[in-house]
Amino acid sequence: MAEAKPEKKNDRVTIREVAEDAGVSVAAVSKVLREAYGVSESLRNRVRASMNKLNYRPPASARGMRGQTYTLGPVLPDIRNPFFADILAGVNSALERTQYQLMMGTSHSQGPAEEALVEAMIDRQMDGIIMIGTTEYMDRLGNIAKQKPLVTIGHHAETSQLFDTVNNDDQLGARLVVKHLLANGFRNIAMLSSASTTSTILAERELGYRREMIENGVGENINIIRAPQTLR
Amino acid sequence: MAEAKPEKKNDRVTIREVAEDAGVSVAAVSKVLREAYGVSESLRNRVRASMNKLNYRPPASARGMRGQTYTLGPVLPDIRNPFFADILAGVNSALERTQYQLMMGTSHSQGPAEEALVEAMIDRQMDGIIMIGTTEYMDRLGNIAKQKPLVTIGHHAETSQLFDTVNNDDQLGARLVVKHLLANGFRNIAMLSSASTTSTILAERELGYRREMIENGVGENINIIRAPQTLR
DNA sequence: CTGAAAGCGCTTACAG
DNA sequence: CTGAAAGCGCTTACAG
Repeated sequence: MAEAKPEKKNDRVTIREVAEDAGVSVAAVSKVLREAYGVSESLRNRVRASMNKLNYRPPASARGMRGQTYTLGPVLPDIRNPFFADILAGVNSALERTQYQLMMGTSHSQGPAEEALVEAMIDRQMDGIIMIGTTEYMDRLGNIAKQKPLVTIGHHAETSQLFDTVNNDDQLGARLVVKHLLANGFRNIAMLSSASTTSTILAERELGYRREMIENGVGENINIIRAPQTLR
Repeated sequence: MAEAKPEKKNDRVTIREVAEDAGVSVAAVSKVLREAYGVSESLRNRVRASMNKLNYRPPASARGMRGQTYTLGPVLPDIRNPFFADILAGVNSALERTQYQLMMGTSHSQGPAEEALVEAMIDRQMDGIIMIGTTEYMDRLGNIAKQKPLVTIGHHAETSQLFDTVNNDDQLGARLVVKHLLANGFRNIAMLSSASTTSTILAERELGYRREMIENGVGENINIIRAPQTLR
């Protein structure tokens, strides 16, 4: 199936053409693209001008082969939950001025299993996975984190009465997601918790989290954030 | 930022290792992977056995460089709309036994603009774009279709009273989406319509659709599907 | 600060 | 039916 029928050679502009236009090397263009250090401002400006002029846009698959895809993958168990939409909005706003984009997957109902979805994202070289309201066990999460930067949000579903509160947590969480993934995002799992001190359940969860992290050799990355629970 | 800190070489199994294990060429493995013709059953079996044994999974970015990424990108204006969730479920079920996965984007609220999202998907070598409830104009849609196989669902939002009916349309639509994209999916746009004959609005839309398709040189791909409107 | 060359892991003609 | 080799468009050491 899928016999290619290229009625029109879709010749995208390549980095090489940009390099020629700007009169620099391909490596130089790559550096500007990655906002890497060690590039003079004049070179950078010249390259950027050529990029705009030629309307250059880098293909993620070529970049992904050796570098990053600039794609983050949120996986949601249920797309309809307004709680999740709020989280995504938060993440999106934090991503606004970056090259990153969210390409999300949902494992609800007839969709793929959560595990299959995560694998698909790993196969697609996502730079990071964001699991929202996951029901996976800690050992499985640890396993994922070994392959890709992972952040969990709202780990273990809260009861529906808590949605408002959880939303508050996740405005903060969204920031953290991005901070972690963009900055030194390898093998870190942050766990969002709440400031509620009456909950022994939370204590248990955190304990389990710590243990698993340590057992998975990423104990130094343990990071539990406690957000205050405001009513409303 | 994002200095790589590869605490553990993430050495995925490559096609080359599979080839060695199976005692065949790399090209042969690639053929099995793509389910291409011209491969003996014995070779195929041997390769599949090695794939399982080594737990091989092909990286989308490597495949995407010359071939496909096996990823379809649904674009939603509003993630909370239950109507959209149903559509996605339908598409997912049609995709079940394939290598394809959905990685969706939402342009709602603080998210990226619909246009930016589509560009991001094109940049990420999605094999096809599925625009659900889009508000883009026809010329813009034609422009997208020139770059990637495109299917629109629920073009021009229906009023909310029609959700049930529209859902019915889209169970069918989901099938069509897949059929189009997988089969000969280049530069096709199918438009889903309804069997309602009292609506002059529909007639107008279809007319506009036809015209735009023709003006964009893809008139031979015009495809309007009329699904019966059942109550319930 | 800048560039030439190798390499990422596939797919794609092209031979055989 | 099977395989060797080139090539996709970037990024990454390595020189200069």
